Amino acid sequence: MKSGKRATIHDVAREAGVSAATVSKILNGVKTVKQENIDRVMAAITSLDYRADPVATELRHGQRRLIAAIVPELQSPFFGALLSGIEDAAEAAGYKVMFATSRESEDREVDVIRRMSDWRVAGAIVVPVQSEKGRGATLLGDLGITSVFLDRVSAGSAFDTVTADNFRASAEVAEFLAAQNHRHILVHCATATSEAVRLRIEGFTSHLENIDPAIRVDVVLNDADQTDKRAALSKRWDGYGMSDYPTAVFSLSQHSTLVMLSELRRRKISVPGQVALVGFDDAEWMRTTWPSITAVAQPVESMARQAVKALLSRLESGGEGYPVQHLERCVLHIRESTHSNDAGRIARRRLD
Amino acid sequence: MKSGKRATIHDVAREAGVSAATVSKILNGVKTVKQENIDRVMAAITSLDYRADPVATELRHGQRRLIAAIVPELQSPFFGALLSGIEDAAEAAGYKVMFATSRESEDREVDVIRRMSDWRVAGAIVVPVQSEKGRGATLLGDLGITSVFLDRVSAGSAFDTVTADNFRASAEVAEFLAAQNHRHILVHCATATSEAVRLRIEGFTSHLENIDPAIRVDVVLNDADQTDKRAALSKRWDGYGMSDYPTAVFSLSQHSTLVMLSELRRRKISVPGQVALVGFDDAEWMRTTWPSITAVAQPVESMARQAVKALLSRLESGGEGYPVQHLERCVLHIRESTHSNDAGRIARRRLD
DNA sequence: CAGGTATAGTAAACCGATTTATCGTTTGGT
DNA sequence: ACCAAACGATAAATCGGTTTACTATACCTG
Repeated sequence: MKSGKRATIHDVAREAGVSAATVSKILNGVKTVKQENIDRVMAAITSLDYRADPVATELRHGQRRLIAAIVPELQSPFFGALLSGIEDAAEAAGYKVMFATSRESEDREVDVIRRMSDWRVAGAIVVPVQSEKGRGATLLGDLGITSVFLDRVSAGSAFDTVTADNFRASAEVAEFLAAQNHRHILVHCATATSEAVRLRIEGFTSHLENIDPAIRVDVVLNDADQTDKRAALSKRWDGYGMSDYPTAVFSLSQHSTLVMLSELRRRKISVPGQVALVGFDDAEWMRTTWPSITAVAQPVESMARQAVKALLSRLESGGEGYPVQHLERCVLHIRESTHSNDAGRIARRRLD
Repeated sequence: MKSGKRATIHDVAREAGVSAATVSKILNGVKTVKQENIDRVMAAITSLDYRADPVATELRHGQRRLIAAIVPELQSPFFGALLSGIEDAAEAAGYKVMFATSRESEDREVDVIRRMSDWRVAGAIVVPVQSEKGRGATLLGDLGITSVFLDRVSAGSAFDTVTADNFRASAEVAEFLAAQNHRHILVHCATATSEAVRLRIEGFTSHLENIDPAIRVDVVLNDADQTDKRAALSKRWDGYGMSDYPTAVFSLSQHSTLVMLSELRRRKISVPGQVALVGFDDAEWMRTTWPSITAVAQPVESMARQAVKALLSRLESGGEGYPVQHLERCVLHIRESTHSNDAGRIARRRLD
């Protein structure tokens, strides 16, 4: 087995005293083969430790069992988990995943798409740098590559898309905080205002409006070009007098949650004593830190599964049919940062 | 260009009025071709938007420009960054990376190695589930796949390996804490005691011993089977009387740092006021949280680069030569959790 | 000008599989 | 006993490139 070259299908055929075509038929489950030959071929396969070369196989088949997965980066656990989930689901369907990172650059995105296209991938799952309307998407369309867009998508797409249900999840946060009698809530986002962030704000405010229009909501957005993420936030806190402190904070991204926590600790505002905190996008450290942070967890696993499923079903259907927008439901993990002890609740009521 | 089928080298040859062999020569930079033909072929290539199919190319070449990258998981930023770095370096050398996750299972590791071997990859870069002496390593040896092991390795390997210099980094932490006049330091690890963790302890304690044998070091290890990671740690804190509190803590993994922070906050021990904190393994949240955490950053980028470099050079040399163990130097990021203001320093001195 | 050497190009084999077309051998029906 | 259908196996074509071996000119050189 350690002999330099690996056995080919012809070696197996020779060993078993049949033709390569027969071996191929056996491996692909064609039934018109004598049992005796099956046995001899199987014996030859194990004795030579033969395994088919996917490269040769894929060359012969026009359509290849390869899926391209393109993500902006892999430093963040979110995209890593996504890629891992795609691998899992694709593997279950007998596909191999080829990945590439676009490094948040549209130029590079176009580049890697072209390379994936060279490999004649069956389809692509893309977390776009911009959205499913950027240059990458156009190229995928031109190349005729069946694609599904993930996570960073805007409305009214020509492609199948899969995202977390940002709107609904934020509405649930609104519901939860309203039920805890919060009457003044600060919403904060330190990262760029993407479509997802817009939906989170929209879902939160519109649902609160329904519940009780009197609840006050302040929104602080930091633009992308702002160097000090903390500046705008800090200024807002300075603006509050003793009587109109918010009693709850909803931070719209993982990074925002960190910035907010930092600011709260600096100001010695206790969580959850004086302010309840809910973050969008869960992370491991939020479970372990003290207080542990209540957060909306994006359903990474099911997003990945859904993306692969959508891609495969479109591949089967020959790409026909209207594009489908999938929304995967998030889960709100309630932890210590929103534990409303009686003291806190009374204190908050006094402030109203 | 949107026409169903893609152009092949034969289409280009026909369009340019030459043979496929000539086109191939031009693409591979063989010089014995008339300029006129080069021009016509180039024109045909752009007009047909031709790009070579790597699958066909790799089939013909025995050796394939593919590198297998196998990591235990992708949820953690560390392995994600590693994979990303490998992609980068491999791409620069004209190789494509095929990845797989072993999901911390040796069974699966063996499985994905076998699949990578099917693709006849040129070599493999592996972060092993166990170490470079597990079943996966054995299989790679049997299959004759040139391999480099990354991160989780033990001493005296038969393979090339690349790791962070755990020993040296910990010695530097010792140096740093000793210079701050700490005389009693608690070392804590909440995760399984791997070779890396052993080296971190060894590097720390042996260097402290050199500096001043009188400095007291307490080590708390939580075994893997221990369900409540906090129990052993908490018990240790309970054991300290007013007079023998440690003034500094060195936590040996990212998870340990979280557990430790959680415990410190619970006990209302202020950082860095009463206790200085240094963590092994940096994370984004450590920069942003308050206080920001002093931590040892592993050189992910250079580890990835080095792994690819080592693999490629062994591929070129035909696999000959003794295995090389590479140690990549870590960086200590000094942040607020070890800011020794005068008050703190005086308080600590009194405790001695 | 014969003979040797570059130069430029192509036909055909090849990589390792799958698939098609074909062929010999049974089997079955009448 | 004859012909058709079914069965089982294989040679050869194919996928899209690369490489080898060979040919035909053009270019020197003595």
